[in-house]
Amino acid sequence: MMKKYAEKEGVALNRALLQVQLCYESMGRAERLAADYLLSHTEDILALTITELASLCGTSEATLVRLSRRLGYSGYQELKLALAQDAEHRTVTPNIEDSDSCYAIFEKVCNDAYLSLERTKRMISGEELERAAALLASAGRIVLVGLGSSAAVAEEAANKLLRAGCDAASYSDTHMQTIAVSYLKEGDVAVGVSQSGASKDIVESLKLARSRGASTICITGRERAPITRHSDVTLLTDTEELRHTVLALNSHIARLAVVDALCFRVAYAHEALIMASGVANESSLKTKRVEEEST
Amino acid sequence: MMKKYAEKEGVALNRALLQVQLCYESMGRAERLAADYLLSHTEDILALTITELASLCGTSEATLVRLSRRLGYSGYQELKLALAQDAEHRTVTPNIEDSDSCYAIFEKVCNDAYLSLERTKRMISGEELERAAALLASAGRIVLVGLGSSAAVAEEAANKLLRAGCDAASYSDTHMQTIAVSYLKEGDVAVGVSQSGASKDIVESLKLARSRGASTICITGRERAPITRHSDVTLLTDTEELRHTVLALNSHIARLAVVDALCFRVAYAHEALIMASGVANESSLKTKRVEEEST
DNA sequence: ATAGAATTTTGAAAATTTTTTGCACTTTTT
DNA sequence: AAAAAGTGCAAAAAATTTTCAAAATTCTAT
Repeated sequence: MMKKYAEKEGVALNRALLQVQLCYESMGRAERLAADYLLSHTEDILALTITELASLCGTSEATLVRLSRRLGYSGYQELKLALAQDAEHRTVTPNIEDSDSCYAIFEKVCNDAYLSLERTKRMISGEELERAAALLASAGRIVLVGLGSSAAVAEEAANKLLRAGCDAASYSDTHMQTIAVSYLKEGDVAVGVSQSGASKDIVESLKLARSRGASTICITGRERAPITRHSDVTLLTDTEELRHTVLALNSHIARLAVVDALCFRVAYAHEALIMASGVANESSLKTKRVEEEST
Repeated sequence: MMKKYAEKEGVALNRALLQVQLCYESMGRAERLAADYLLSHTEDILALTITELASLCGTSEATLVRLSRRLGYSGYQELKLALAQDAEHRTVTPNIEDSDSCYAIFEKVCNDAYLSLERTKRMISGEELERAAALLASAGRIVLVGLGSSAAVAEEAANKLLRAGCDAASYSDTHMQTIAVSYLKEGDVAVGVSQSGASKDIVESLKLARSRGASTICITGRERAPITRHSDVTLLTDTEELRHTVLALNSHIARLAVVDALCFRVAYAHEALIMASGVANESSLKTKRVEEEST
């Protein structure tokens, strides 16, 4: 009896190959051999039996079965089927090179974003998310702090929480941060965003907020980062560690997605308010727009 | 011939299924049984072994193999693979509901992000991207303007362009925007971010920038939006129109990805600078961090 | 029409191929 | 050095294909 093949939900992108990339780190020597072959000869595999493939990539059948399992399929057959189903057989995320066209880079950035989101999907804890949402939904005042690109996340979050009916504000100036959090009190929430989880000012802000009786939430990419010690809730997102050096990019997107999810939840909790004011907000924003035909 | 093969007058967008219909006339009783099943339960077959399918349509394995051959495949395996390849990739975007867990919402947000990115990938123009990158790479000063969540995109872009060695700054305050763009001159670039493409202040800023001789780039979700009339380059991203109303979310992510791609390109153009200063930036940022073990 | 030969189609079971599992061995991690 | 994880061989299981005799169909000659 063949088990049901993995259900594909959502998007048409090659789940299987994506999965290969995601799991690559946790593979051993032989499995990587196979994974490499998979990535570079995706098309060919459909025509190969497990035995043929095994000898082609210099490994054993057993390893291929195990690889298939690791990728989330019940066996080699199912993996093959999954590969066949993904119409586009493009390989995921080759590195960005300076000879790439802007569009090619864009495609790679997108792929990277997928990976980052998938990875975050795995590492983030459902319970922590829920707790964070609960705290935010019942919070009095919410102060969000972050620096650099984390400031952008904090800002975005504040923006959305505001729309969700919260009393939220973000600060990217360290002095303002200190001032803002020092006025927090019990029932309020401070949210610290820091990729490294070790930015002095952000850590200090949460510490201070906590000492005032406020609850604290951190969004970070490092599991046992200093910031977690001052946080009631830790939201762990994808790390950038091994990614393209100078322009740290995609974990940012993952963090935004986390923020989105939280804000949705909070918005639902405040549903009544949204209906009343949120929609009004939208229409009042419209008056800020120029007429289509003018100018 | 009384037996008609297809009740679903629909289509055979599927090579294999088309073949089934073409061959139907020349089949015998048992094969037709199988063919009927194929046509009506196409999706299911992927999960079935030949034995299971045989018993499901009340025929023998041998018949199925013969059917496969008749359709032009080497055997049942190959038929299944062919069916998988042609299978329709239904892309379901489940709506977010207020009963969803936070994690479930997160998953949906991710799926939505994928869709948004894929859509953007299709609508954005490679040439425009390239031109935008060229303008930015050779720009003197770069001013980015946006409001609301578009401000976040502008900010993020400024952030990255800075790291890529550009003289870039973003403004989210409309007065500051006016001031900033009015000092631009030939060789400078103004970037306007506006989802609707119709925010008065943003449109005005680009218009002003242009009148000073600067080049203008817009990032927007509407093809013939007012803002495009004042832009030398238009970067079109996914629209939010038909998405979850109040919390506008994912086109934001698409725009960030576009920005990422641009910045990469610019960074490569400035490669020498990055090597010298960019990496130094990273290490100088590290001094802002707390020691791992402390506090 | 109709018996019966010829042909085609069919399915049970055997043969084969492919996939999976069990287990001893090797490598890596702690 | 012990524990854990990964690997490949070979046996077992499963799935597919082939074989072949029986059943159904078609054809032909009464």
